[in-house]
Amino acid sequence: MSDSQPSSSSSANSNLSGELSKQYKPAEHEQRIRAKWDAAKAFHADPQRVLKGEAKPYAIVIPPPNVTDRLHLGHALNNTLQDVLARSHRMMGYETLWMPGTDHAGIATQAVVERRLKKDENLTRQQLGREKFIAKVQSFKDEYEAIITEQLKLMGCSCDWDRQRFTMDDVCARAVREAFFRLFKDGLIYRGKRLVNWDPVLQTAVADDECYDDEIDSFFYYLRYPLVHAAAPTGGGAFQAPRQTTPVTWNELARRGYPGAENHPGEQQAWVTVATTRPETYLGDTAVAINPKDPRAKSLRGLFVDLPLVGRIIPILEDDYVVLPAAMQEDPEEAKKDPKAMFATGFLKVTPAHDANDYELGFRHKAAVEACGNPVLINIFAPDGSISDKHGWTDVGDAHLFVGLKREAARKKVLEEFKARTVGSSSNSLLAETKPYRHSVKHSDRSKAIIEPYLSDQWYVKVTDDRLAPAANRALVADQSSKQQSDKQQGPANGDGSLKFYPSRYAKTYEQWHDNIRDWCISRQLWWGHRVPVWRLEFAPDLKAWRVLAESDDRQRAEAIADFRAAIEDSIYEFFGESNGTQASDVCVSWTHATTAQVCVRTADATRVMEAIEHFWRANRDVLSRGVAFDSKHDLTIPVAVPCLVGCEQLASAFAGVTNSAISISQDPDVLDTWFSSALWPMSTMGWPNPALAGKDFDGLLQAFNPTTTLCTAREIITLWVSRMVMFNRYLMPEAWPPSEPRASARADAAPDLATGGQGRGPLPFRNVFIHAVIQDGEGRKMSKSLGNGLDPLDIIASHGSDAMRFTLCQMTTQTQDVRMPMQKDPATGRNTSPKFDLGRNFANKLWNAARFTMTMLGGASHPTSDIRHPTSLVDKWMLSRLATAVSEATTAIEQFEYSNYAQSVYDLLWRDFCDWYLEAIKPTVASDPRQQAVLRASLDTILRLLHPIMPYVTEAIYEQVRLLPAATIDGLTLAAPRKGDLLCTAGWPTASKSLRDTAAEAAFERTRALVTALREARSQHQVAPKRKVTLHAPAGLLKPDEAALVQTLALIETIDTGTQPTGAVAITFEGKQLFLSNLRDAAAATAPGATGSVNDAERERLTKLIADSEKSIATLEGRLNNPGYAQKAPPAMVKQTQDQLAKAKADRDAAKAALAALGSNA
RNA sequence: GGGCGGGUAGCUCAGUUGGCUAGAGCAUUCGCUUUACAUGCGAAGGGUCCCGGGUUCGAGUCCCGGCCUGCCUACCA
Repeated sequence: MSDSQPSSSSSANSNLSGELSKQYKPAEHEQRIRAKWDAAKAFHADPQRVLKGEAKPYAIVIPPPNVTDRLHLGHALNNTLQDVLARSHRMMGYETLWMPGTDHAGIATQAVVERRLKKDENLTRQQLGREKFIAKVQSFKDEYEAIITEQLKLMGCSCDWDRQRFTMDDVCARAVREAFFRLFKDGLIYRGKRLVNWDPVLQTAVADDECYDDEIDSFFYYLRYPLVHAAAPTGGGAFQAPRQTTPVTWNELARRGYPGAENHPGEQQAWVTVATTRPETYLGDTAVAINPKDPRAKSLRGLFVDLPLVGRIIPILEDDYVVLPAAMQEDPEEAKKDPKAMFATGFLKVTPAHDANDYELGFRHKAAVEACGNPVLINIFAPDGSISDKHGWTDVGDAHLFVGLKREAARKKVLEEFKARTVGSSSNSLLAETKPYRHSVKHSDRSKAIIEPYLSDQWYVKVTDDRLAPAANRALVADQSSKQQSDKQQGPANGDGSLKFYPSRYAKTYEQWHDNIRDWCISRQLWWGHRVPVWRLEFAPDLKAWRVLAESDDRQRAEAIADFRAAIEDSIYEFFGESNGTQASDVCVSWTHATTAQVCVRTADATRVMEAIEHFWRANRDVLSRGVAFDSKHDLTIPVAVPCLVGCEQLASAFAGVTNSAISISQDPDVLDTWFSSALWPMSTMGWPNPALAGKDFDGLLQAFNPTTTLCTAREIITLWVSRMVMFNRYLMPEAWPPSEPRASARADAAPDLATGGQGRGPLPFRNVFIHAVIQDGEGRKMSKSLGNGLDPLDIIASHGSDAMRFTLCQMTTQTQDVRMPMQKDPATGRNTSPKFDLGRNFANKLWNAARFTMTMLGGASHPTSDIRHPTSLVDKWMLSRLATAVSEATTAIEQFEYSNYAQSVYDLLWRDFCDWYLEAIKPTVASDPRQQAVLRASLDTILRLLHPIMPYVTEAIYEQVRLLPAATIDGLTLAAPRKGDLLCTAGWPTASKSLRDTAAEAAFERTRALVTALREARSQHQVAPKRKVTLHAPAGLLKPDEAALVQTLALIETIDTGTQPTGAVAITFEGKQLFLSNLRDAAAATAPGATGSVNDAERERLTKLIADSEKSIATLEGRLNNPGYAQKAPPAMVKQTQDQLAKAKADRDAAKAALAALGSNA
């Protein structure tokens, strides 16, 4: 024990054997115990022990809690389960690392701090500025990181606290930059313009999980689009916008075979009707689509639509994405179930810039759309959601009256205008019809605004690449994978087929996610997070010179561009080659346009990049001033003359005077999705990519502990986090991992080893994934702040103790997917609690008192020292046998992540076996039996060890005293001494050999227990005074001496009489025999008037019921035995068992009948 | 729409390859301040295992269909 610690006996307020505290009071022990663990560094993992081969590794990384808020009960569950694994494996002798830390939680934290800022200082983050705002978030993070850490410690989590990390600390940031660089260099990160969920109020992109669906009452609007002929494309190859149009008439459609055309006035202009819920987006339509199976499709080929007011000519596309109207479908009745088919007209307006499906559809028919002279994408909205002609919409035409209107106003105006206009005759309004329609619409969590699908530039990871998502699928163990483990060209890779989910059904979730995965958008328009480590260079040379070159021929242009790029790249690489410690290979340049380069630098900070750019500019001054050629098709989209210096004021001044006309440089303003850094967690926390730079505590960590053993998390995290960790670990870690020669080579080669990889063939971040339940309230609702039904772990700890909370949580962790936790307000404190935790509190108290009793038995003068080879008494043999079984059950349950079975097994061992039977049985004998004392001590010691991972505090507190008791060796039971500071948490997990299993003793004890139960029942039935000792009349030889002794003790039997049956005794049935109890009450009471009458009535009733039950059993069992198939097909043992059961049932019935008869004669 | 759970005592839940005469905790009833523990001890009552078919000597358990309920994930002109 550490010198700084007071001795246990003097420090405990209520020691076990003393007169104090009949109840376990957690608050008197938890803090003291925790201090001892800390002082002994009991949870500090030593990677060298693993690398030297002294111990096997066991590692868990914590799912880093968000610094947004304090931990809730779900966290308590998650971390308790991890702690059970960590503590049990530490006791089993594994060198155990549980890596703690927290997550910066980008948008969530930023939103919380923004709200706080608004409330406290009435400022927006823009008013405060990026630097100052980030400082605010940083201090908020510090506050909550401290709270969370404290909460985890109070829960008893045995994390390696010296190694705590944060996803944005320097070590983790280095990992993020390295990972981004590698993926960027390998072409797996790209920037692209895509539709994102746009929040027009906050004006940022938001992720799917930051949105919610809500049903709204809306309408389907039916819009008529006039049909026209357009001039055929002219020239060879290059398409031209059709300028001249003529109306298409119904007559013509009828000639073309359009069904129903004859029902319209033949000479009038024809139309098609589209159905939409968002009429205002028609301004961005670039096509109308029809299903090729639609009977009208053929007759419309080659015709166009003239978009009202805008005057845009757009094609009619054929695509089977379009839903046929119900009436046209093969099975109209079936189709009626599909609301889309019910509302559809068969014509779909295609607005690729404002609808994800239209986006896909539009690009499938890119050529046809562009043939009309329109781009596929026409964006009609400004970022604030108003109609705008400044963000990609040019052919406004007569539609200028909509410009400037917000979405809702624009919709109203569009409908008014369509209603007022007609096609063909004056009776055909462009707004054909309006039908009410209720549907769900995506809303932003943060602003509650309706999400606008909006085009914007974002960064993506190409996770569909074989080295990422498919590699993640290959990680699944064969029996959880639906795919053939086909031979890869290079053979199976490290990590293939070793990822296992518990429960196994979640492997399916995992696999299907990867099968349907889409590229991962990793950029967020936020300030709190890892900033995208890419600097954008935009060149704006003298436009006159460029124009001249633009007119030169293709080959010259290509050469000029290549020369220009080469000059710039050489210059950049040269600079980094010269700079200390950085190589040319640490820089990656990619070009998005002829005039725009993206520079990603592996390790450098912003200052270093700026130096590089300056260097580059000087070296290329002449090239830039001369100008370069560029592709005339693309230059229109480049904002060439607008230098962008966001966030780079330092650089702006450095380039003052030249940048305006020549070059702009800026770091990308976006930050990375939080999951990007979380995905690196099992690597970054251990010092990847460069443990040496991270610090000396990181020496050997990665080699020893990555791959980790187990990840514990909730199911919604499978896609968000588990998948991404697997992809990144496999992609970024070397395939040959861990290095084969542990010690010597590991150190020297660490850096080069870690720089390899990139094939998706690397090791897994963990081998097992345990998915636990989600905790709901008593009504099955999610716990949430707004409902006020949440439970704070610290409130539970205050009311019930940490151990009680942990036990209850483990006990309810079965394979189910959610668990209910009825919540109550504690009237005393006003805090939320749950009666469920009484179970754990009572159990901790039971253990405390069992230990107290044991101490009074063993703490006295008597000191058993002799070793026990073979215990002799029945009850001791039974107890050891039960211990052996329980050790085996508990160990297996832990290995299989069966927490409930584990908890239940130890619960039954302590309460049902040890307390109810063993302690009661040994009370008369233990004081004088040193061997029994040894068994008692060993039993308690074993129970403490088995229970420690679930209830660390109370077991450690008891162990402080138990360990001081002299112990004797018991053959077959191994209880290894603690490794650190005499602490139970470092003591050995109990092992019990099979030799301790004693089926004969168990059977004898069971038989005895059955008799005791029967006797107690009879006593209760006959209202025998609880403390009264009575006489049992039983045949000689029914019970062996030690069995008889147990019965006497446990059923309060004065003597066992083997003589004649007494008159007036009470009969009981045991194994089909009649036994009798007499001397049930004092003679005076027995003869008192009415003393036995009611008792006899009750007994009669009981016996009658017993007979009825027996008859029922007999009928069932005889029915079974009389079934001809049964005897033939059932296993013989089963038949024998049934026969025995039948015999017993008959004996019971007969005995009960006899007893009833005897009672009758006495009455 | 697709996927995955759950439905067993008043409540919360176990029930692992079919062998069950279905269990636990809480709650209820009765009796106990028994000298480790009233956060306790002893005893008792309480079930159409959602419904309907099927396989089997035998189904809470396996198969098919249905009902109710929850979660995830798409989609929503």
